[in-house]
Amino acid sequence: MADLTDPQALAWASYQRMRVRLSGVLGRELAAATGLSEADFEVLVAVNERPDESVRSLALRCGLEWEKSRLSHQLRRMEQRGLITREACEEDSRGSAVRLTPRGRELACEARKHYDAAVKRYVMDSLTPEQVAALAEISDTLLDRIEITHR
Amino acid sequence: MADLTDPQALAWASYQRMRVRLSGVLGRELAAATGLSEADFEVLVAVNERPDESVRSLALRCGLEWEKSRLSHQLRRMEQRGLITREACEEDSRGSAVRLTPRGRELACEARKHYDAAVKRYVMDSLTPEQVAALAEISDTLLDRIEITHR
DNA sequence: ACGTCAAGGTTGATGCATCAACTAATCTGG
DNA sequence: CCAGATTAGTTGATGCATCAACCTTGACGT
Repeated sequence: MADLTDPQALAWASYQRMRVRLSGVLGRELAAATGLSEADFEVLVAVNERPDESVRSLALRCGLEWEKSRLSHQLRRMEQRGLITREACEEDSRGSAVRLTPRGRELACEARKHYDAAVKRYVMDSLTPEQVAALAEISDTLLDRIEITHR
Repeated sequence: MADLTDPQALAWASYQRMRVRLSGVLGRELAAATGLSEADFEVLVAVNERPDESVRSLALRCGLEWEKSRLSHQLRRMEQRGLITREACEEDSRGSAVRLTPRGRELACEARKHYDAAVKRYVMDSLTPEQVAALAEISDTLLDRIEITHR
């Protein structure tokens, strides 16, 4: 139960700083290019990537790993701005289904392009393939660790 | 200007998932152990680590790299909860100085212990020293990249 | 059937993050 | 010394994230 070592503390500090700054610039560029928040973006992409034209809230929630109230609030805001519509769900009258408006679908594609380009520009073009692989492995390792202790 | 390659897209997805989950569990454990948010924690630690007993808001802001309105709102909430006090600044009558209450100081130490232990448990104990070094290097590289294109 | 319980979703409240507008004090050039 | 520009900090508005309470509907054991 010792403290963090110096390299560990420095690594953590760098990671934290990077995490905040990176998500800051990505979010800002996305908003500047499309007017979407990252939350908007996640929802639009998740719905758009489905083959069917309408998706159950439940499926969306599982895919995004969001809490139900978070999704509900987010969908309300997106509906007000004309990005999606909501309709009743036939298989389960408790449920609801989400559909993209034309504008929503268009923005989803637009945003995807901008966002991927920004990830490439800020991240992938700066790292070697080995570093990208290392980042993936580190992330998967930590995810496993979290999964294990929270199950 | 090609798209992301498959390994790149997978690495990014893992990173994003890890980032969200990790900050989720860390924040939750901190809140459960101390009742503090991560924002509270950052401020308390930043103030507590200073040799002087009172710190200018300006210095705090620079150290944390926060926007001024963010700090102002946060300090207001923390003052209401009795974690800090604010007083006028003598060198510059526009400024204000922040001081920890006894309770704030105590919580800062308590929280530091819990937080570092959680970082060790979730992150450092799961990674090899090489992975920790790789994470630091990746983070520093990306930070440089962001600095360069945004200055 | 029916009573109970779980699940899908909404709502309201609160804290956090950001933007823009504002106040007041300091700095600076002439 | 003064007018204009900066700077420190506050405030209000809005969107996002989370928690708890709630409502409706479906599932299931008996």
